[in-house]
Amino acid sequence: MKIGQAAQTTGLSAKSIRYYESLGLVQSERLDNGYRHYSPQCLKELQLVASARQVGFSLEECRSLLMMFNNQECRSIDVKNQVLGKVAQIDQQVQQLTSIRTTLLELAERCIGDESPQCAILQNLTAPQNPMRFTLVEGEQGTENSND
Amino acid sequence: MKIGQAAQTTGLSAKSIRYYESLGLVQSERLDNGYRHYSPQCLKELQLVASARQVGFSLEECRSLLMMFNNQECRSIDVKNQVLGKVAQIDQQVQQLTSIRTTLLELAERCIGDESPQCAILQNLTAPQNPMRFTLVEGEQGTENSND
DNA sequence: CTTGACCTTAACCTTGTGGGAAGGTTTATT
DNA sequence: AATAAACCTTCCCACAAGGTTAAGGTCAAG
Repeated sequence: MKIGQAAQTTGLSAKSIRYYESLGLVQSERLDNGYRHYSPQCLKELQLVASARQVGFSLEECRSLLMMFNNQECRSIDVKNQVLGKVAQIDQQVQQLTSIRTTLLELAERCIGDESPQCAILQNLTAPQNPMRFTLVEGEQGTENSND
Repeated sequence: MKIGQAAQTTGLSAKSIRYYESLGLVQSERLDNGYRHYSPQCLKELQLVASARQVGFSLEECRSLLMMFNNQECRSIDVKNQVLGKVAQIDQQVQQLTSIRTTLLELAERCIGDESPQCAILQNLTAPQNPMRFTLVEGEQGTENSND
């Protein structure tokens, strides 16, 4: 199967498939004319990446899934743990978004919302003090003093 | 105030501040030696961007907020609407994440999770049929037949 | 023989930020 | 005065995860 068909079958774009190959995720054989050729096994690998991407796995996580898929000694508990780890990660994201949402609603509540230019939201956002304390779950935003 | 101080005050990095300026978000005056100088007003603008970023606004959305902040004829209802729009956007994200989470848990449930290499998760993810139907909120993935 | 569909590589665009090079300024210490 | 440290400047590269376009090779049909 050539790349166009593989793309259509998996729902990926041909460009993405080539990109995955350049990252060493899913190899392909080559025909005499240089075209990529995908065996049923490789197609499964592509499908794995496609499905995993849809449920939020990064390409590096897909790499891990692919290794487990291709490893005969793989334990299903490991796969399950990776999935549950992703669930935990999603929970964190949801928590963070929910916290931000609360902050935004608090901001909006303080704003009268009429024709006047006086806006409590802007006043809050431009105030150096009180910098929107919503719980930071992970230290991703925490680069506060890189130049101390 | 020079950029280092401005960075420390706002919690932004000097790099980011320069980047914002290159995008035309927050201008700066220059001292004789070429160093950037920030007036209290400009500092407020930087603070606005910093706070808005923390609650999930993109830089383009920050641009919009800055314009409202600097426009005397700005109506607070517009600011409020922008904030509420962001809330709606977050709601969508949460909904999508929740849907993915459900899918992942369903996958995990089907997996025994022991030492055996037989894994229902991998079987599900590599199956071309049944491609993880979770509701797509927006049509962002819909580039299926670019080579028809 | 040419058109059109398919394939190839390569390069640049995105978003927002970090890292670092190479060099100019200022300040503080020797 | 000299020198080192701490600033500042611009410019380029990198990341994820591809999208888009360019320039060209291959193949089948008309």
